[in-house]
Amino acid sequence: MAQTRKTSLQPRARASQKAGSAQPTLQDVAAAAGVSTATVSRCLNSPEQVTARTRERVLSVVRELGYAPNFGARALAAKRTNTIGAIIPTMENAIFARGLQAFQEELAEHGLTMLVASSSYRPDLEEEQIRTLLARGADALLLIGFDRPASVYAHLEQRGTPYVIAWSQKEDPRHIAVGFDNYTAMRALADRVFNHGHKDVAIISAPQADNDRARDRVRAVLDSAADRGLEPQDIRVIETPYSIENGASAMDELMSAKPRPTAVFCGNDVLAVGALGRASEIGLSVPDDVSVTGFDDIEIARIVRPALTTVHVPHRDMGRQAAQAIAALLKGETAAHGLPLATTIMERASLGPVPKASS
Amino acid sequence: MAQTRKTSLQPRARASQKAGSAQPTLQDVAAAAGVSTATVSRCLNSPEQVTARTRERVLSVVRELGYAPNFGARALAAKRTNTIGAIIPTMENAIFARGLQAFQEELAEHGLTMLVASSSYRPDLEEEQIRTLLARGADALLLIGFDRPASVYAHLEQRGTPYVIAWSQKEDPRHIAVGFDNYTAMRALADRVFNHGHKDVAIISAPQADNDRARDRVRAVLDSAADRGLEPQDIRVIETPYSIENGASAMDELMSAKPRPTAVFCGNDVLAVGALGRASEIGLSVPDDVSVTGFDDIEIARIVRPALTTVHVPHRDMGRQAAQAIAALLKGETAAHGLPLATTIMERASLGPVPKASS
DNA sequence: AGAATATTTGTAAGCGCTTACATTTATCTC
DNA sequence: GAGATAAATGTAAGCGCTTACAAATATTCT
Repeated sequence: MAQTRKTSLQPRARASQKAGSAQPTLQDVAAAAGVSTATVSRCLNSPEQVTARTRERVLSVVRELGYAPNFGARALAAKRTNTIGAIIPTMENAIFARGLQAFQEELAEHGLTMLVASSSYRPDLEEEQIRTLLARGADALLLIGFDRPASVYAHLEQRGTPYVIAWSQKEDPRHIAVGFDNYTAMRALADRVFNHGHKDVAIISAPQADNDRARDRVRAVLDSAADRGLEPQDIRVIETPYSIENGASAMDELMSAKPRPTAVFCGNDVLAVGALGRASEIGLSVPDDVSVTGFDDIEIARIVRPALTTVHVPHRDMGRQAAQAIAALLKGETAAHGLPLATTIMERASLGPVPKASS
Repeated sequence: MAQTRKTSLQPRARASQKAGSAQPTLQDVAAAAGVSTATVSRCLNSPEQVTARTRERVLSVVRELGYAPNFGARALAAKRTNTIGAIIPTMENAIFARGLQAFQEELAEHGLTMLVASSSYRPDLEEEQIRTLLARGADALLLIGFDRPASVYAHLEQRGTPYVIAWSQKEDPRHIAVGFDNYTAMRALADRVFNHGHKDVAIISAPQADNDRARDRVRAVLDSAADRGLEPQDIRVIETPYSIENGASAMDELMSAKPRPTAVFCGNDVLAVGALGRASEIGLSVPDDVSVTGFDDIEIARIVRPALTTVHVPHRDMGRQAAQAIAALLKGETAAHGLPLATTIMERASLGPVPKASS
């Protein structure tokens, strides 16, 4: 508190010519504190290398001048930005929001900042976003899912940029991933549905190209069906981008087929909510006429009526662990390939037995 | 295509010592193209200043080497980052997602990149995020709502950092804002509700402190009531952070009061959806026993049953216009204070007349 | 054609910070 | 307490880019 008031206002005018409006620089702080810029820098970046006495003096000047390091200069000199880029397929719904929030919170614990970009589920846009984030100096990246051109991985490899894949997990030693096994998760749900006796089922999936999560989920349903002696090729699969509206349209299409499926698997909760809504709009009761399932267990799944049977994904855990993996990678530790996270089936009202009147 | 292959691989090794892994620099490009770094820089930043011939040669080398400018260096030298910081209260639900997406898209049109941060509706966190974004070199900011400490505005002013306020609009010449008038919007909805004959109403609002949008919305309801000779002080206002769960709890509380309100205004759709769900859980029918309204018209409002009566906010327009305003500001144009955007009432099934059996 | 002007390109000085290395100062060791 | 060792601080060289300004080249005018 009782600081050297007099010196506190001089340095700014000295080093920066542009009158009062310019930000104070390291120089200014150094001059005001009577030390070298190196010492100030050390106070900020590795305080343990500086005597408590000088450190306190310097830091008080820092506060007094309202000094904040210039990001660009720091990045340039240190070749490090403490920034992690995250590229998610979409920000328009809640699918990734919760996980990302946790990711960010955990990054903050490690002194890292998150930069988000969204790819709109388009591989070309994702590649562009990766470039953008790297150009902005991202030290590492969070990517969703495995599917992307080999050239992208090669580029990352060649630059030596660490990355972590989330929302998916499989036996691929080439990448480090934090996620769950989409196949296993969906398989558990499919088994549950078939146990209810359903024989005519259909799938509303996101486009499977470039999306390993979507593919795994579809495959799980087909495999489960095959195991029960059903013909997988009889199962109708509609591919459509994730949106409530698209879920509704797909449902329309499915419900006008005959025999009408008695259960519809949706690639995620957003599609499922659309399907659910449309079913009621066209006078079908869920689950009395048709069962519907989702994937992700976002908030809305509990809210819709009937509540949605879905696969619960531990979003927050996933985000947090992804951040930890990145922090470890950045420290040079060879982050071990973790185990897949566990998902659980949330059986709610939208899943029921096969309708009696069914063909 | 038929480029000078031989020179293309040398420069990298020349200027950057760290073997092959380092990124090519402007130097490398300049050397390979046989021009000065200034010319390369101009090709990238103001191509019209360079002959078509040299420009093409340089750009082809850029492509060949896979050169990408270093963000830090550029920021440092140009004192400009082409980065806009956006601080939104939350990423956990869809309220801001759509507007932000449009904001980003429009920024991209102007060659600007968006950096998001979220404040969790906490003023202290917002202030911190502002600092962080500015330290990262944000050239301008997007802020939500007017309410924040004067010191924050002073700081922005003093730094000369342009900012635009969104999601709110009022007669305040000190700030430039792109948004709608929350009071007017909610007033229209309230008038509509009272026209249905409701006399006992209640409000579930976000905490009003530090949130001018929430305050305006509450005030609109109270004023509308007063205009009809109702006693505003009889109107119960529950304040609780925006979340489905909180909306549900608040509804519990309101529904156990007597006389029970016949209509509940919610500060946004998220609270309303919670309220709606809880109503049905405790055996009340909406709108036969109680009407419920929301605000924002996010996707979920159309999906829930009964569908939610709410105020439609032109999120995408708002995001787009905010981006345009910022681009204008950055060009030095004195972006005119635009007119407030129009909102519309979406009357859906959740609003009905006063129940007959009502007290 | 030659001077005057406009256009294109080059030169080089930083932008604000980090960090290897050199120097100074404090702390041990016997 | 002298010499050796460890800790704290200072010196200064960049990091990769932009941009005044200078120099070179092309264009126009009389």
